[in-house]
Amino acid sequence: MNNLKVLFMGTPDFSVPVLKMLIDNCNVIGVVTQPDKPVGRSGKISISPVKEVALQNNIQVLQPTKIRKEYEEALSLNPDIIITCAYGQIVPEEVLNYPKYGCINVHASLLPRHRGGAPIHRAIIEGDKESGVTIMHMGIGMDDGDIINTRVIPIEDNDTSESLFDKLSILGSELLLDTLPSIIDGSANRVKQDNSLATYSYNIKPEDEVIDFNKTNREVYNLVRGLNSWPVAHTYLDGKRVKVWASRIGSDKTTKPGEIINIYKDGIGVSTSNGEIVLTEIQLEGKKRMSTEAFLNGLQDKKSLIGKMLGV
RNA sequence: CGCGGGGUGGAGCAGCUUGGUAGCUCGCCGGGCUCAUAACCCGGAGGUCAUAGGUUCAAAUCCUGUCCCCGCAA
Repeated sequence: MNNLKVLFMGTPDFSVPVLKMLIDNCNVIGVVTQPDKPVGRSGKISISPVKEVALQNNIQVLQPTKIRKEYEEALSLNPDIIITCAYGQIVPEEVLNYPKYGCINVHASLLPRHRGGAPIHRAIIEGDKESGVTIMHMGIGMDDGDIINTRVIPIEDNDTSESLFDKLSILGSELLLDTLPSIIDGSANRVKQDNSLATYSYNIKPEDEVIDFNKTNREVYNLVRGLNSWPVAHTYLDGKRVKVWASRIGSDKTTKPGEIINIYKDGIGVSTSNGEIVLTEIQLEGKKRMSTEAFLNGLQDKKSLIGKMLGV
């Protein structure tokens, strides 16, 4: 496997363990990743985590704006196999058909559930009890290729998308390492997906980040942890945006959904449709994230919060 | 130069408009009450008010430059 010529395509932190595993075990001849982009207030140019690793290992980096059109250079490297993992672009058929061992994708869900770009976030938001990674052949459609191997992991009640990200990215690299030999010797499984069971987990949209207190406290809890540590759920207090980094399920008491009904030492109790959600870590505009306890310490009159409506 | 908020004891804030002995809620240390406590009472330590310069008898507070943090937008 040491001389297997691998072309890797990936972008975020999630892809890094997979890339590192490939570097340790194969001959990575090139990396394709998203173009550098200016980010933040300063407008500094940031490079993707995958590019950073590639540069450290003196691996050639390709950053086509549209791989759909600009794939000739990638194919000219003459890879035996292409491994993709959260690359961020649709790969054209010309590329899929090129390598003799095909194009293999590492996906962060148990397909056919959670096809798309935000499988980890939505698994938690939707309250899934388990998740996992899938190694698959890439198909024409989105995440609809034949499945080679999967590995399951439970989603703990206190998991956040960040903690699950970490677990799944390690799991993905391990499973790929275990599966790769069978792909090369042709003994690997190849199971078609049952499209009738497919669900889609598209990228998180801005409106998905707003907390709806008309849902249950469990649903709000899942949204908060599902969007931590990025992009973070938020609501509004006195017309100002408040990010909610962490929460806990409170009592069964309800009034109007969104109304602040309790002030605890560790948080602010808000009514949902079926009970109370206690916001325990928040961030106001222009401020750093802080425990709600700290926020309350800075208030002159904590009790004045009671009765206020969140979300407006 | 995209818009905006902010840097005050370990944490979160007030004070700045109308310059003049550093305040509040916590935490921490010591003591007390209590079967007990995250509760309550008493006492204590801890701050060159981001930084450099300017105005002034006097600057956290007014003026100018610099550094850093954060929200939005891209």
